Amino acid sequence: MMEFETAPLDLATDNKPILIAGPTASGKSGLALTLAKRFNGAIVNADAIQVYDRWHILSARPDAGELATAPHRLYGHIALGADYSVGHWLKDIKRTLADLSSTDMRPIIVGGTGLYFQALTRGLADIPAVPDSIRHQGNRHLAEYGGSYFAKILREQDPITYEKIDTNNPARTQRAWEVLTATGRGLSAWHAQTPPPLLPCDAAHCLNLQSDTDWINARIDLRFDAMVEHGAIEECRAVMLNGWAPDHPSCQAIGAKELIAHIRGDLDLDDAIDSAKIQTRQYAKRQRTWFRSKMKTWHQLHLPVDPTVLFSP
RNA sequence: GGCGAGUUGGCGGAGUGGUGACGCAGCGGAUUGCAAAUCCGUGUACACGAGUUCGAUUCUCGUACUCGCCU
Repeated sequence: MMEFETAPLDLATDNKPILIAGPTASGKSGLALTLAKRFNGAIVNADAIQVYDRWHILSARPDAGELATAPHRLYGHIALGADYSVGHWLKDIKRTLADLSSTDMRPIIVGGTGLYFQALTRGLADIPAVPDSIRHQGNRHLAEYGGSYFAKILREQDPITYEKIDTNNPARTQRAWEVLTATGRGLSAWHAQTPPPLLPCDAAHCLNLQSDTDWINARIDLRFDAMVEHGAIEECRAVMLNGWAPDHPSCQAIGAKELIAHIRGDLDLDDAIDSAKIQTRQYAKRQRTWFRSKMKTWHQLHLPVDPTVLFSP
């Protein structure tokens, strides 16, 4: 585990929004709830999968009891299959923060999607949405020629972006190609004009929860077992019968593919569960990498966190 | 007890007398718009002992273990 320093922190000294980033299964929702009760907080979601309405159990969304304890925003407000990405989330949270500012509720933004926090605290380029027609065209090119198709075009038509991005990564080259094609401007030109962030870190309390790998892995295993026990398979069956779109981002909730394969009789339950646990651990590892490198200036808290050290009584 | 086949890294699985196929897991990293996504990097493996050879994981002999058939 990396070295970290916990600066003295008392969340009670002001009323700034609180941001909590932490790996999956770290118990950050529980911490958010404790803080919400103490500070009259409204909990705002910063997780890319918990926004979808149909995933209650599998995305580990707060349950009815938790929802009743404090106001929650941006959970399950998007229909499965709808277009959604950081840009949408940033608009949603902008409106949410504006709403809350007219109340006495303190925003507590909690989640595990690093990109969302980055957009919030460091800004996101104001690039127009790429039309569906171009997205579909891009998908076709990718399927037919692979990511090198985009790389070749970028090298000629947008060399600045080409130099900056990972040209092995089709997700990157396709996006750069889409932006160039849709707007006539290069991605890096847009990035250079990124507007100031909606909520820079110095206007908030930014908490980064760090965990030991073994500690979080054990929790991941227990939590997935609990999900299955609490009806994850039924939840997947319902989606499978209506709305399942394996390629859509909303259907990439970890475990969905495996549990549906099991429901169809293609995969033993034990194998499905093992696979989902492994993928969750790998996801947690990616989160650790992101948080380590991009949240160096945040307050580092080592898990498990004793919430009472965060505020004066 | 006899005959045959086999023994490759944490797991699966190719192959060669002289640069460790590959997949999975693990570990490290990147990541400004599908991000619970996507991508990159990363391994003194060849059961043990002896022999042949300039050189053996690869050839020969023996030992151990595994599987199959037979008495």
